[in-house]
Amino acid sequence: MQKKDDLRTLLRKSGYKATPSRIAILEVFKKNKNPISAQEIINELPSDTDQATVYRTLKSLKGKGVIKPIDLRHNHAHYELANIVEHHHIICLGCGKIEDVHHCWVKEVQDTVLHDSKHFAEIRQHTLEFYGLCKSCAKKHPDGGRSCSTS
Amino acid sequence: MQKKDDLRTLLRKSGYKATPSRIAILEVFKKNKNPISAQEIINELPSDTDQATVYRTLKSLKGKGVIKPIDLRHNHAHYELANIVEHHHIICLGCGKIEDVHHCWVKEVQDTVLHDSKHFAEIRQHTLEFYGLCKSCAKKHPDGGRSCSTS
DNA sequence: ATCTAAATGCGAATTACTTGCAACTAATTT
DNA sequence: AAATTAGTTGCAAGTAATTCGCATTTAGAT
Repeated sequence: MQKKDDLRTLLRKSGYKATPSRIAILEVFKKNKNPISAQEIINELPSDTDQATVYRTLKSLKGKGVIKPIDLRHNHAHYELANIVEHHHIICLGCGKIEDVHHCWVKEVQDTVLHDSKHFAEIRQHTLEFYGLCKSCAKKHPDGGRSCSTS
Repeated sequence: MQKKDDLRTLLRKSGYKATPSRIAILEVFKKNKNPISAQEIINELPSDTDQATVYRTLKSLKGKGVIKPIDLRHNHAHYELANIVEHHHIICLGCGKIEDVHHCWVKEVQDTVLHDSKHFAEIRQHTLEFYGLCKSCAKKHPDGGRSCSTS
């Protein structure tokens, strides 16, 4: 129950009502360490939650910065919780495998970027992702087209 | 004609036939300095090119690394030429304004990232984008929801 | 000039996501 | 604790972006 109450608090602090669907969606995020898609969330939910609710919830959580989109180079959006330790990913262009990159260098350059900018007042977010081939795909198809399965 | 021949060469070197549609698509990329969407390309083309051709061409140019996707946080894909000077972007969460970030720090850390990785053999690409508020949007809506127009 | 794999155009299909609206419910007010 | 109300949901239909199947065409090799 402790956890559920934390989520309730997180939701209220972000200006939302703490409804069962939203708590369930956040629980799915807590459970999955990799970025997940709307469909993956829908599949893991107790099946009485409508997809429109999931999409609406994702959109508004994104708007408030509770979750952030991660571009896995698939054809649909993936998200992960924003309030976890700043990190990035390496994503395999062959099979979609994801590995975390634990260090974040971006903070160190963000101020420079902002000051060098002519038109910007503020930087709120950033993405840094690496794309390559995992060891197993590097053997299979050394030229790296995407041919393994991806979700 | 020089330019067109360069594009022909680029296409053939990448393993494609140099068809008029593909040359036209690459010319649109050369003309636009910001990342562009499939629809923007379709609008700028002489109107006899089918959208399926544009989408297919984008997909295969992306596969070969001739163009790369840039996530502008809109609801559809944007691309830019990959073989230009390495750079990144700051994107306004309010109005979608894009400014180039001319220095790239990523090369300096890429080797470290690869060596720290357990499962990866190779890094081929990366994305680094900053999201924030431009000076004009920072005045209009200091809490930064997206409400200006975006394309 | 001929040949063939690759590319195109067309329409239909699919995927990912959104919207309108009536019913419902969390949290505030009394 | 009941009443209130603004935010939220489910459903079904809708839209935007992208893809597919297939007959036809074309670039570039022979």
